[in-house]
Amino acid sequence: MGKPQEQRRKEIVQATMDLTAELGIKSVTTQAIADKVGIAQPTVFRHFKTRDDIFAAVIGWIAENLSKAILSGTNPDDSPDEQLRKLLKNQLTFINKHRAVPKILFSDVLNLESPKLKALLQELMNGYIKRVTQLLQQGKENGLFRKNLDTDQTARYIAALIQGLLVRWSVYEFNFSLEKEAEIIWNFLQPVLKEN
Amino acid sequence: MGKPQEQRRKEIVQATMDLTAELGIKSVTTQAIADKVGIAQPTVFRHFKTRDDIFAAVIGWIAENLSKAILSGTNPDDSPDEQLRKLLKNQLTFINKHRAVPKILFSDVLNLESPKLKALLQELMNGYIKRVTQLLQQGKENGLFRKNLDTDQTARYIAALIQGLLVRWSVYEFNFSLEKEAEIIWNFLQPVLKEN
DNA sequence: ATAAAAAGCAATTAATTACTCACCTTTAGA
DNA sequence: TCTAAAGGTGAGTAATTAATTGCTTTTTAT
Repeated sequence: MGKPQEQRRKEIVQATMDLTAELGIKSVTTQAIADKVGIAQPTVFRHFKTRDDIFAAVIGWIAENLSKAILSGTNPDDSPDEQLRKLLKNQLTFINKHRAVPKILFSDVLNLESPKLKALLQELMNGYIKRVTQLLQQGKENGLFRKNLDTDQTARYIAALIQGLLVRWSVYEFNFSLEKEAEIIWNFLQPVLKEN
Repeated sequence: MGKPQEQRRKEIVQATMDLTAELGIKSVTTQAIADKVGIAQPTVFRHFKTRDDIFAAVIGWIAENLSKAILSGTNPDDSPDEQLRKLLKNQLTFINKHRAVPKILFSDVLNLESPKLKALLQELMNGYIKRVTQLLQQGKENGLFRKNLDTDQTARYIAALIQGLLVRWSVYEFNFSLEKEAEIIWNFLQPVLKEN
């Protein structure tokens, strides 16, 4: 029943994400992945050299699709604060559909076990913070945000806030809607961003 | 060289925390703990029935000492916002000295592996949020904070913010000072809390 | 059509690791 | 002082699991 390489790789990546959301990274064994895909355990290693490589592919998938999602429906002509609002909204909507994301992104297991994966994760995180900083900077220049806003600092805190939110969401087994939370966070941030 | 029960238990808990800070939970094997304490691996099981029990004791230690630290030097006569400022400061100062804390508190490994440990962690977290909510409520009643402040929501976001900060601190290998950060976070929160 | 490459598998391996067992040594209390 | 419990150990065990091996089947390109 040999399927072509690309197809199987995608299936394995998807199965890994599903299992991670359900069980947490630690329980995602190569056997469990194989079972989910419907192949034998050694077959997994025909498509990925090591287990780490599977997770690297998962992180790659997340990086690609998360940035697509964040950009979708945004318009460079929108005001920076509208763009930032949409970024948060899109980000949380995407993650709401992919419960594995927080478990992968904020896993100390992956972070500590493999320098390669750690680097991938930090790159993704840095890109995110850079984009938020950019929007804050633009908003500042447009006079939308307060003149004395520390854009770097604020971007890091926004990232931290969302990260904390996601960890809670994942620890409490996804029992609240992330999409609703986007609006609430946005309101929470208003007094930080805007002069009055 | 038999030492009395209580002494050894403390040594084991301490060794576990040290190793967790250095290597992450996953690498803290009973063998590693034994080596650090200077005893044989089976001896660990004379003092704790299972590995999970060791981590339960660690969480107990953290819960006890973290709440002590948070309360230390606070005065019920201080204004609620001064008390809240000190709470954040004390909390971050304590954690700055105990690098294992974020790794333990926000570990999905512990959270998912053992319902018992998960319950302990959530209890600790709920107590923290409750205390912050209380202070926000008092500040609101005193007219220090804005009348329309959602104390529950804000307390959860403060917790999330700090959690995100701690995860970053731990992922970036403790390369910035948490104590300084307390002041910065406090300033960041001002516009959220206060009317103007 | 056919040979080579890719995909598949059953069986096994090698490493790790929490935990047990049988026995010895130290400590504390009657 | 003597004994029983507590603390300690070396040598296992059993379970888990990533990765390998040797072989078969399927797919693909010529």
